[in-house]
Amino acid sequence: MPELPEAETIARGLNMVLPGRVVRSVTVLRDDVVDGSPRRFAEAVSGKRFGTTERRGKNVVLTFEDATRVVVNLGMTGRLVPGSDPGPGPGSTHPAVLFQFSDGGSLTYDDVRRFGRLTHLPASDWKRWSRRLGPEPLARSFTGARLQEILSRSRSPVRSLLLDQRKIAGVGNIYAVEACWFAGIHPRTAANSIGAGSGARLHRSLRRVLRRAVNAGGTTLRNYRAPDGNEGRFQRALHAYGREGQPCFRCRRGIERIVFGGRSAFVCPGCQPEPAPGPAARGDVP
DNA sequence: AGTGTATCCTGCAGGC
DNA sequence: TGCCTGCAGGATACAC
Repeated sequence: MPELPEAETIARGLNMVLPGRVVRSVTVLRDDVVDGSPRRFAEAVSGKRFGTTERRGKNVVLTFEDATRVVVNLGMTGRLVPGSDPGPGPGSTHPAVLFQFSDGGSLTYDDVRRFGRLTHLPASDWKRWSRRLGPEPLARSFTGARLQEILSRSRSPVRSLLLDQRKIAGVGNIYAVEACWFAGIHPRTAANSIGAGSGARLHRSLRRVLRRAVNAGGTTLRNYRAPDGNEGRFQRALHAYGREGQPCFRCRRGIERIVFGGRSAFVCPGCQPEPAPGPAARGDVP
């Protein structure tokens, strides 16, 4: 899926075409991508005029002029495709929700695997919804000290912590793995064992990777496309993710693929040494 | 508290 | 060509 940089690219792309346009009707083609009753979803959104589309974490937030919202979590394969005619937009192979505009155009939510979800939010629900997510890693307020504090509160592997949307919003597997490589931290390192120096490197690495990926329009490995149909360019800048067996750009040793927490991670055995085993648990045989 | 597993789905690549 | 397995930018619920 779309992680933060892809959601950001999508939101920016939609802001080129959506503001001011009016939804005439909504057709839910796949009930399971809509949170709650499809009929009520369609009724709630019909007649609304688009304001500015925003992003929160990995979510694209379609905001209407009356401050009601549709939060789009794109899952693994969700796409938002604007079209100049009422039918599903160009390149939409698995349309799931079709928003038709009063000017004849449209916006298609397309999702091959249908892991994505569209949630309608009354204006009064926004704050509560947003509060479930952790801080935005690219916000000015996300300082090294803030990250260090989050790290210190968890013993879980740092990659797992970075993926936890309640702790930090918007980081997915690609950028978590990349940030760990840049920081020289093994993704399995217990978060609370990361010291000030490594923590500061992780903070810089994470923000740098995310910023660069935003500037590159995101990472296209398979399905991801910006609203204009363009692919991202950050896949060419990946240093660890997906590079199993290829030489590390720093030390030339082969990148290894490991699996934990149910997901692949990619590590350089030279630059990202295995964490030392933790202290023996109570009751362990010495 | 943290972790492994299964679940929701489809498509694609690779092995035989 | 077909059939199988494993894998995928995510999130959640469950049992240990």
